[in-house]
Amino acid sequence: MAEAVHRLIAHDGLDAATMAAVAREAGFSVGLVQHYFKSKDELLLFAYQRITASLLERVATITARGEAAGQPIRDILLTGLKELLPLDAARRGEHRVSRAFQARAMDVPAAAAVAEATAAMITGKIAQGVENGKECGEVEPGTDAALGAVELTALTDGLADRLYREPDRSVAGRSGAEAAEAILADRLAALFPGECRHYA
Amino acid sequence: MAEAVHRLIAHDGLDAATMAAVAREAGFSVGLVQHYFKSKDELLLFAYQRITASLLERVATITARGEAAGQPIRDILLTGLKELLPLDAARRGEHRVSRAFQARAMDVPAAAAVAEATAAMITGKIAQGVENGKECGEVEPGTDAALGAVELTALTDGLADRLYREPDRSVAGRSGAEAAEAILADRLAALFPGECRHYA
DNA sequence: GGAATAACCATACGGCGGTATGGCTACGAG
DNA sequence: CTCGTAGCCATACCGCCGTATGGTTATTCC
Repeated sequence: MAEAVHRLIAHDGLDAATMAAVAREAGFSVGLVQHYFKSKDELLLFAYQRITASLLERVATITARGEAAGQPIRDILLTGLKELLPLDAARRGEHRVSRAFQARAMDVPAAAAVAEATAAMITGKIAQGVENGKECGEVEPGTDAALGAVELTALTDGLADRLYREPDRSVAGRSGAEAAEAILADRLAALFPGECRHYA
Repeated sequence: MAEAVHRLIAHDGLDAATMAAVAREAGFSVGLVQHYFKSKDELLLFAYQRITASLLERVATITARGEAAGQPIRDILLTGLKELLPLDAARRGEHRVSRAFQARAMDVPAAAAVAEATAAMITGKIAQGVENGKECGEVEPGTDAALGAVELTALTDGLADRLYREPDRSVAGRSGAEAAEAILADRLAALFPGECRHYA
Protein backbone atom coordinates (compact mmCIF):
# COMPACT_ATOMS: atom_id res chain seq x y z
CA MET A 1 0.00 0.00 0.00
CA ALA A 2 2.77 2.37 0.88
CA GLU A 3 4.14 1.63 -2.54
CA ALA A 4 0.83 2.56 -4.08
CA VAL A 5 0.99 5.87 -2.24
CA HIS A 6 4.51 6.35 -3.49
CA ARG A 7 3.53 5.66 -7.09
CA LEU A 8 0.54 7.98 -6.97
CA ILE A 9 2.42 10.90 -5.46
CA ALA A 10 5.39 10.41 -7.73
CA HIS A 11 3.10 10.43 -10.72
CA ASP A 12 0.39 12.94 -9.92
CA GLY A 13 1.24 14.70 -6.70
CA LEU A 14 0.12 14.46 -3.12
CA ASP A 15 -3.45 15.42 -3.87
CA ALA A 16 -3.78 12.40 -6.13
CA ALA A 17 -3.18 10.12 -3.17
CA THR A 18 -6.82 9.81 -2.17
CA MET A 19 -8.18 6.80 -0.35
CA ALA A 20 -10.02 5.58 -3.40
CA ALA A 21 -7.02 6.09 -5.65
CA VAL A 22 -4.68 4.30 -3.27
CA ALA A 23 -7.07 1.38 -3.01
CA ARG A 24 -7.41 1.14 -6.75
CA GLU A 25 -3.67 1.46 -7.33
CA ALA A 26 -2.94 -1.22 -4.76
CA GLY A 27 -5.66 -3.49 -6.11
CA PHE A 28 -7.67 -3.47 -2.89
CA SER A 29 -10.96 -2.05 -1.81
CA VAL A 30 -11.34 1.18 0.08
CA GLY A 31 -12.61 -0.79 3.04
CA LEU A 32 -9.39 -2.75 3.31
CA VAL A 33 -7.28 0.35 3.38
CA GLN A 34 -9.46 1.57 6.19
CA HIS A 35 -9.03 -1.75 7.90
CA TYR A 36 -5.31 -1.19 8.21
CA PHE A 37 -5.24 2.56 8.71
CA LYS A 38 -7.67 4.35 10.94
CA SER A 39 -7.35 7.56 9.00
CA LYS A 40 -5.80 8.94 5.88
CA ASP A 41 -3.26 10.82 7.96
CA GLU A 42 -2.11 7.56 9.42
CA LEU A 43 -1.72 6.02 6.00
CA LEU A 44 0.27 8.93 4.69
CA LEU A 45 2.48 9.06 7.73
CA PHE A 46 3.18 5.36 7.47
CA ALA A 47 4.01 5.71 3.81
CA TYR A 48 6.32 8.62 4.60
CA GLN A 49 8.15 6.66 7.25
CA ARG A 50 8.54 3.68 4.96
CA ILE A 51 9.87 5.75 2.13
CA THR A 52 12.44 7.62 4.18
CA ALA A 53 13.48 4.41 5.88
CA SER A 54 14.05 2.69 2.58
CA LEU A 55 16.01 5.68 1.34
CA LEU A 56 18.25 5.68 4.39
CA GLU A 57 18.71 1.97 4.11
CA ARG A 58 19.74 2.25 0.50
CA VAL A 59 22.32 4.87 1.36
CA ALA A 60 23.54 2.77 4.25
CA THR A 61 24.03 -0.19 1.95
CA ILE A 62 25.97 1.91 -0.49
CA THR A 63 28.25 3.37 2.15
CA ALA A 64 28.78 -0.03 3.70
CA ARG A 65 29.90 -1.33 0.34
CA GLY A 66 32.29 1.58 0.05
CA GLU A 67 33.71 0.88 3.47
CA ALA A 68 34.16 -2.77 2.68
CA ALA A 69 36.04 -1.80 -0.46
CA GLY A 70 38.32 0.37 1.61
CA GLN A 71 37.45 3.59 -0.18
CA PRO A 72 38.45 6.93 1.31
CA ILE A 73 35.69 8.46 3.41
CA ARG A 74 35.58 11.36 1.01
CA ASP A 75 34.60 9.07 -1.84
CA ILE A 76 32.12 7.12 0.24
CA LEU A 77 30.35 10.31 1.24
CA LEU A 78 30.32 11.54 -2.33
CA THR A 79 28.68 8.35 -3.50
CA GLY A 80 26.18 8.51 -0.68
CA LEU A 81 25.26 12.11 -1.31
CA LYS A 82 24.99 11.55 -5.03
CA GLU A 83 22.45 8.85 -4.29
CA LEU A 84 20.26 11.60 -2.83
CA LEU A 85 20.18 13.53 -6.08
CA PRO A 86 17.32 12.98 -8.53
CA LEU A 87 19.53 11.65 -11.29
CA ASP A 88 17.18 9.13 -12.84
CA ALA A 89 13.45 8.61 -13.20
CA ALA A 90 13.17 6.54 -10.04
CA ARG A 91 14.95 9.08 -7.91
CA ARG A 92 13.06 11.92 -9.51
CA GLY A 93 9.90 10.21 -8.37
CA GLU A 94 11.38 9.71 -4.95
CA HIS A 95 12.36 13.34 -4.75
CA ARG A 96 8.88 14.40 -5.67
CA VAL A 97 7.38 12.24 -2.97
CA SER A 98 9.90 13.43 -0.46
CA ARG A 99 9.26 17.08 -1.24
CA ALA A 100 5.53 16.60 -1.13
CA PHE A 101 5.82 15.19 2.35
CA GLN A 102 8.23 17.89 3.44
CA ALA A 103 5.68 20.46 2.38
CA ARG A 104 3.07 18.57 4.31
CA ALA A 105 5.40 18.54 7.28
CA MET A 106 4.90 22.28 7.57
CA ASP A 107 1.30 21.62 8.53
CA VAL A 108 1.43 18.22 10.19
CA PRO A 109 3.65 17.93 13.26
CA ALA A 110 3.92 14.16 12.98
CA ALA A 111 5.31 14.47 9.48
CA ALA A 112 7.65 17.21 10.64
CA ALA A 113 9.04 14.82 13.20
CA VAL A 114 9.82 12.27 10.52
CA ALA A 115 11.46 14.91 8.37
CA GLU A 116 13.55 16.11 11.27
CA ALA A 117 14.60 12.63 12.27
CA THR A 118 15.63 11.84 8.72
CA ALA A 119 17.66 15.00 8.43
CA ALA A 120 19.30 14.35 11.77
CA MET A 121 20.20 10.85 10.65
CA ILE A 122 21.91 12.10 7.52
CA THR A 123 23.82 14.97 9.10
CA GLY A 124 24.77 12.65 11.92
CA LYS A 125 26.25 10.11 9.53
CA ILE A 126 28.19 12.76 7.72
CA ALA A 127 29.48 14.29 10.92
CA GLN A 128 30.58 10.83 11.97
CA GLY A 129 32.38 10.48 8.66
CA VAL A 130 34.23 13.73 9.27
CA GLU A 131 35.22 12.64 12.75
CA ASN A 132 36.49 9.36 11.39
CA GLY A 133 38.35 11.32 8.78
CA LYS A 134 40.18 13.20 11.51
CA GLU A 135 41.36 9.97 13.03
CA CYS A 136 42.56 8.47 9.80
CA GLY A 137 44.14 11.66 8.52
CA GLU A 138 41.82 12.65 5.72
CA VAL A 139 40.50 15.62 7.68
CA GLU A 140 42.38 18.45 9.35
CA PRO A 141 42.17 18.15 13.14
CA GLY A 142 40.67 21.59 13.62
CA THR A 143 37.70 20.98 11.32
CA ASP A 144 34.23 21.43 12.79
CA ALA A 145 32.44 18.20 11.91
CA ALA A 146 28.92 19.34 12.78
CA LEU A 147 29.20 22.52 10.77
CA GLY A 148 30.64 20.72 7.81
CA ALA A 149 27.88 18.13 7.95
CA VAL A 150 25.19 20.78 8.01
CA GLU A 151 26.77 22.48 5.05
CA LEU A 152 26.96 19.28 3.04
CA THR A 153 23.37 18.25 3.69
CA ALA A 154 22.07 21.72 2.94
CA LEU A 155 24.10 21.85 -0.23
CA THR A 156 22.93 18.44 -1.37
CA ASP A 157 19.34 19.33 -0.62
CA GLY A 158 19.55 22.54 -2.58
CA LEU A 159 21.28 20.87 -5.49
CA ALA A 160 18.62 18.17 -5.53
CA ASP A 161 15.91 20.81 -5.77
CA ARG A 162 17.66 22.52 -8.58
CA LEU A 163 18.33 19.30 -10.41
CA TYR A 164 14.71 18.35 -10.17
CA ARG A 165 13.53 21.75 -11.32
CA GLU A 166 15.88 22.08 -14.25
CA PRO A 167 17.36 18.69 -15.08
CA ASP A 168 18.61 19.82 -18.46
CA ARG A 169 20.00 23.23 -17.58
CA SER A 170 23.72 23.03 -18.05
CA VAL A 171 26.20 25.10 -16.07
CA ALA A 172 29.48 26.27 -17.46
CA GLY A 173 29.62 23.60 -20.12
CA ARG A 174 28.71 20.79 -17.76
CA SER A 175 25.31 19.12 -17.64
CA GLY A 176 23.26 19.85 -14.56
CA ALA A 177 24.12 16.48 -13.06
CA GLU A 178 27.82 16.91 -13.73
CA ALA A 179 27.79 20.37 -12.23
CA ALA A 180 26.09 19.12 -9.08
CA GLU A 181 28.57 16.30 -8.74
CA ALA A 182 31.47 18.64 -9.34
CA ILE A 183 30.25 21.00 -6.65
CA LEU A 184 29.81 18.21 -4.13
CA ALA A 185 33.15 16.66 -5.02
CA ASP A 186 34.82 20.02 -4.67
CA ARG A 187 33.41 20.66 -1.23
CA LEU A 188 34.26 17.18 -0.06
CA ALA A 189 37.80 17.60 -1.34
CA ALA A 190 38.06 20.81 0.65
CA LEU A 191 36.75 19.13 3.77
CA PHE A 192 38.86 15.98 3.31
CA PRO A 193 42.15 17.28 1.95
CA GLY A 194 44.36 14.52 3.33
CA GLU A 195 44.96 10.86 2.64
CA CYS A 196 43.99 8.08 4.96
CA ARG A 197 47.00 6.88 6.91
CA HIS A 198 46.00 3.26 6.54
CA TYR A 199 46.68 3.35 2.84
CA ALA A 200 49.52 5.81 2.77
CA MET B 1 -6.17 39.50 -2.18
CA ALA B 2 -2.76 38.10 -2.85
CA GLU B 3 -1.88 39.21 0.64
CA ALA B 4 -4.84 37.29 1.98
CA VAL B 5 -3.55 34.19 0.20
CA HIS B 6 -0.14 34.82 1.68
CA ARG B 7 -1.50 35.13 5.20
CA LEU B 8 -3.61 32.02 4.92
CA ILE B 9 -0.84 29.84 3.57
CA ALA B 10 1.69 31.22 6.01
CA HIS B 11 -0.65 30.45 8.85
CA ASP B 12 -2.42 27.23 7.93
CA GLY B 13 -0.87 25.84 4.78
CA LEU B 14 -1.79 25.75 1.14
CA ASP B 15 -4.95 23.75 1.68
CA ALA B 16 -6.32 26.51 3.88
CA ALA B 17 -6.28 28.86 0.94
CA THR B 18 -9.75 28.03 -0.28
CA MET B 19 -11.89 30.49 -2.22
CA ALA B 20 -14.18 31.08 0.70
CA ALA B 21 -11.32 31.50 3.14
CA VAL B 22 -9.50 33.92 0.87
CA ALA B 23 -12.65 35.98 0.41
CA ARG B 24 -13.28 36.08 4.13
CA GLU B 25 -9.66 36.93 4.95
CA ALA B 26 -9.63 39.71 2.38
CA GLY B 27 -13.00 41.02 3.54
CA PHE B 28 -14.72 40.40 0.22
CA SER B 29 -17.32 38.03 -1.04
CA VAL B 30 -16.57 34.85 -2.90
CA GLY B 31 -18.22 36.35 -5.96
CA LEU B 32 -15.73 39.20 -6.06
CA VAL B 33 -12.78 36.91 -5.97
CA GLN B 34 -14.31 35.08 -8.90
CA HIS B 35 -14.85 38.40 -10.61
CA TYR B 36 -11.12 39.03 -10.69
CA PHE B 37 -9.85 35.49 -11.15
CA LYS B 38 -11.48 33.05 -13.48
CA SER B 39 -10.29 30.08 -11.48
CA LYS B 40 -8.55 29.23 -8.27
CA ASP B 41 -5.44 28.26 -10.19
CA GLU B 42 -5.28 31.73 -11.62
CA LEU B 43 -5.60 33.28 -8.20
CA LEU B 44 -2.88 31.13 -6.73
CA LEU B 45 -0.55 31.71 -9.63
CA PHE B 46 -1.05 35.44 -9.37
CA ALA B 47 -0.37 35.34 -5.66
CA TYR B 48 2.76 33.27 -6.26
CA GLN B 49 4.06 35.73 -8.81
CA ARG B 50 3.38 38.67 -6.54
CA ILE B 51 5.09 37.08 -3.60
CA THR B 52 8.24 36.12 -5.47
CA ALA B 53 8.35 39.50 -7.14
CA SER B 54 8.16 41.29 -3.82
CA LEU B 55 10.86 39.03 -2.43
CA LEU B 56 13.18 39.75 -5.34
CA GLU B 57 12.45 43.43 -5.06
CA ARG B 58 13.29 43.44 -1.39
CA VAL B 59 16.60 41.75 -2.04
CA ALA B 60 17.32 44.15 -4.88
CA THR B 61 16.71 47.10 -2.57
CA ILE B 62 19.04 45.68 0.01
CA THR B 63 21.82 45.01 -2.45
CA ALA B 64 21.38 48.44 -4.01
CA ARG B 65 21.83 49.96 -0.58
CA GLY B 66 24.98 47.92 -0.11
CA GLU B 67 26.33 49.07 -3.44
CA ALA B 68 25.59 52.67 -2.66
CA ALA B 69 27.46 52.31 0.61
CA GLY B 70 30.45 50.98 -1.28
CA GLN B 71 30.47 47.62 0.47
CA PRO B 72 32.55 44.78 -0.92
CA ILE B 73 30.52 42.49 -3.18
CA ARG B 74 31.17 39.65 -0.77
CA ASP B 75 29.35 41.51 1.98
CA ILE B 76 26.54 42.61 -0.26
CA LEU B 77 25.89 39.06 -1.34
CA LEU B 78 26.02 37.84 2.22
CA THR B 79 23.40 40.36 3.25
CA GLY B 80 21.26 39.46 0.28
CA LEU B 81 21.46 35.74 0.88
CA LYS B 82 20.80 36.16 4.57
CA GLU B 83 17.61 37.93 3.63
CA LEU B 84 16.46 34.68 2.08
CA LEU B 85 16.78 32.78 5.33
CA PRO B 86 13.73 32.38 7.60
CA LEU B 87 15.26 34.31 10.47
CA ASP B 88 12.15 35.97 11.84
CA ALA B 89 8.43 35.33 11.94
CA ALA B 90 7.74 37.23 8.74
CA ARG B 91 10.34 35.39 6.78
CA ARG B 92 9.30 32.07 8.28
CA GLY B 93 5.86 32.76 6.90
CA GLU B 94 7.31 33.72 3.59
CA HIS B 95 9.37 30.56 3.49
CA ARG B 96 6.33 28.48 4.21
CA VAL B 97 4.42 30.11 1.39
CA SER B 98 7.34 29.76 -0.94
CA ARG B 99 7.80 26.08 -0.16
CA ALA B 100 4.11 25.40 -0.51
CA PHE B 101 4.17 26.86 -3.98
CA GLN B 102 7.36 25.05 -4.89
CA ALA B 103 5.67 21.81 -3.96
CA ARG B 104 2.73 22.81 -6.08
CA ALA B 105 5.11 23.60 -8.89
CA MET B 106 5.81 19.88 -9.18
CA ASP B 107 2.24 19.41 -10.37
CA VAL B 108 1.42 22.70 -12.05
CA PRO B 109 3.65 23.68 -14.98
CA ALA B 110 2.73 27.35 -14.73
CA ALA B 111 3.91 27.45 -11.14
CA ALA B 112 7.05 25.58 -12.13
CA ALA B 113 7.81 28.30 -14.63
CA VAL B 114 7.59 30.94 -11.91
CA ALA B 115 9.83 28.92 -9.63
CA GLU B 116 12.35 28.44 -12.40
CA ALA B 117 12.35 32.09 -13.36
CA THR B 118 12.86 33.12 -9.75
CA ALA B 119 15.74 30.73 -9.29
CA ALA B 120 17.30 31.89 -12.55
CA MET B 121 17.00 35.49 -11.40
CA ILE B 122 18.82 34.79 -8.16
CA THR B 123 21.62 32.68 -9.58
CA GLY B 124 21.99 35.21 -12.36
CA LYS B 125 22.45 38.06 -9.90
CA ILE B 126 25.00 36.11 -7.93
CA ALA B 127 26.91 35.09 -11.04
CA GLN B 128 26.95 38.72 -12.04
CA GLY B 129 28.34 39.59 -8.64
CA VAL B 130 31.12 37.08 -9.07
CA GLU B 131 31.96 38.46 -12.50
CA ASN B 132 32.06 41.95 -11.08
CA GLY B 133 34.27 40.64 -8.34
CA LYS B 134 36.76 39.44 -10.92
CA GLU B 135 36.98 42.89 -12.39
CA CYS B 136 37.45 44.66 -9.10
CA GLY B 137 39.85 42.11 -7.70
CA GLU B 138 37.76 40.40 -5.07
CA VAL B 139 37.56 37.19 -7.07
CA GLU B 140 40.33 35.10 -8.58
CA PRO B 141 40.27 35.38 -12.37
CA GLY B 142 39.95 31.63 -12.91
CA THR B 143 36.79 31.27 -10.83
CA ASP B 144 33.74 29.80 -12.51
CA ALA B 145 30.99 32.29 -11.79
CA ALA B 146 28.06 30.14 -12.87
CA LEU B 147 29.17 27.18 -10.83
CA GLY B 148 29.77 29.31 -7.77
CA ALA B 149 26.38 30.92 -8.14
CA VAL B 150 24.64 27.57 -8.33
CA GLU B 151 26.48 26.41 -5.26
CA LEU B 152 25.55 29.48 -3.28
CA THR B 153 21.86 29.37 -4.17
CA ALA B 154 21.65 25.66 -3.47
CA LEU B 155 23.42 26.12 -0.18
CA THR B 156 21.19 29.00 0.86
CA ASP B 157 18.10 27.05 -0.11
CA GLY B 158 19.16 24.05 1.89
CA LEU B 159 20.11 26.15 4.89
CA ALA B 160 16.75 27.88 4.73
CA ASP B 161 14.99 24.54 4.82
CA ARG B 162 17.00 23.41 7.76
CA LEU B 163 16.52 26.68 9.59
CA TYR B 164 12.81 26.46 9.10
CA ARG B 165 12.66 22.86 10.20
CA GLU B 166 14.81 23.25 13.29
CA PRO B 167 15.12 26.92 14.19
CA ASP B 168 16.45 26.17 17.64
CA ARG B 169 18.87 23.38 16.88
CA SER B 170 22.30 24.71 17.58
CA VAL B 171 25.42 23.53 15.80
CA ALA B 172 28.80 23.41 17.43
CA GLY B 173 27.92 25.96 20.07
CA ARG B 174 26.35 28.36 17.62
CA SER B 175 22.65 28.92 17.24
CA GLY B 176 21.11 27.63 14.04
CA ALA B 177 20.99 31.10 12.57
CA GLU B 178 24.58 31.84 13.48
CA ALA B 179 25.71 28.55 12.02
CA ALA B 180 23.91 29.23 8.75
CA GLU B 181 25.41 32.70 8.54
CA ALA B 182 28.84 31.36 9.35
CA ILE B 183 28.59 28.77 6.61
CA LEU B 184 27.48 31.32 4.05
CA ALA B 185 30.12 33.81 5.13
CA ASP B 186 32.77 31.13 4.92
CA ARG B 187 31.81 30.11 1.40
CA LEU B 188 31.65 33.71 0.27
CA ALA B 189 35.03 34.40 1.78
CA ALA B 190 36.42 31.44 -0.17
CA LEU B 191 34.85 32.67 -3.39
CA PHE B 192 35.85 36.32 -2.81
CA PRO B 193 39.28 36.09 -1.24
CA GLY B 194 40.63 39.41 -2.48
CA GLU B 195 40.02 43.05 -1.77
CA CYS B 196 38.36 45.42 -4.19
CA ARG B 197 41.01 47.50 -5.93
CA HIS B 198 38.92 50.63 -5.66
CA TYR B 199 39.36 50.70 -1.94
CA ALA B 200 42.82 49.24 -1.69
C1' DG C 1 -17.06 -27.69 15.97
C1' DG C 2 -17.78 -23.21 16.90
C1' DA C 3 -16.82 -18.77 18.38
C1' DA C 4 -14.01 -15.06 17.80
C1' DT C 5 -11.03 -12.47 15.18
C1' DA C 6 -9.04 -10.85 11.00
C1' DA C 7 -9.39 -10.04 6.03
C1' DC C 8 -12.14 -8.00 2.86
C1' DC C 9 -15.92 -5.55 0.32
C1' DA C 10 -19.86 -2.32 -1.45
C1' DT C 11 -22.14 1.39 -0.50
C1' DA C 12 -24.22 5.15 2.02
C1' DC C 13 -23.48 9.57 4.26
C1' DG C 14 -22.08 14.16 5.34
C1' DG C 15 -19.27 17.91 4.34
C1' DC C 16 -16.81 20.95 1.75
C1' DG C 17 -14.72 23.06 -2.16
C1' DG C 18 -14.82 25.19 -6.77
C1' DT C 19 -17.72 26.98 -9.98
C1' DA C 20 -22.17 28.71 -12.13
C1' DT C 21 -26.05 31.55 -11.93
C1' DG C 22 -28.75 35.52 -11.37
C1' DG C 23 -29.31 39.72 -9.61
C1' DC C 24 -28.27 44.38 -7.60
C1' DT C 25 -25.77 48.95 -7.52
C1' DA C 26 -23.14 52.59 -9.57
C1' DC C 27 -21.26 55.23 -13.03
C1' DG C 28 -19.12 56.84 -17.21
C1' DA C 29 -19.80 57.19 -22.34
C1' DG C 30 -22.58 58.11 -26.15
C1' DC D 1 -31.29 59.52 -20.45
C1' DT D 2 -29.96 54.90 -20.84
C1' DC D 3 -27.08 51.41 -21.83
C1' DG D 4 -23.27 48.83 -21.05
C1' DT D 5 -19.84 47.59 -18.20
C1' DA D 6 -17.50 46.93 -13.89
C1' DG D 7 -17.93 46.11 -8.99
C1' DC D 8 -20.15 43.35 -5.89
C1' DC D 9 -22.95 39.79 -3.54
C1' DA D 10 -25.78 35.45 -1.96
C1' DT D 11 -26.65 31.17 -2.94
C1' DA D 12 -27.41 27.01 -5.56
C1' DC D 13 -25.21 23.14 -7.67
C1' DC D 14 -22.36 19.28 -8.38
C1' DG D 15 -18.66 16.35 -7.57
C1' DC D 16 -15.37 14.39 -4.76
C1' DC D 17 -13.30 12.88 -0.59
C1' DG D 18 -12.86 10.85 4.00
C1' DT D 19 -15.30 8.13 6.92
C1' DA D 20 -19.06 5.13 8.87
C1' DT D 21 -21.79 1.12 8.49
C1' DG D 22 -23.07 -3.47 7.91
C1' DG D 23 -22.08 -7.33 5.97
C1' DT D 24 -19.50 -11.81 4.04
C1' DT D 25 -15.74 -14.85 3.81
C1' DA D 26 -11.50 -16.91 5.82
C1' DT D 27 -8.60 -18.21 9.62
C1' DT D 28 -7.27 -19.30 14.06
C1' DC D 29 -7.63 -20.98 18.55
C1' DC D 30 -10.06 -23.27 22.41
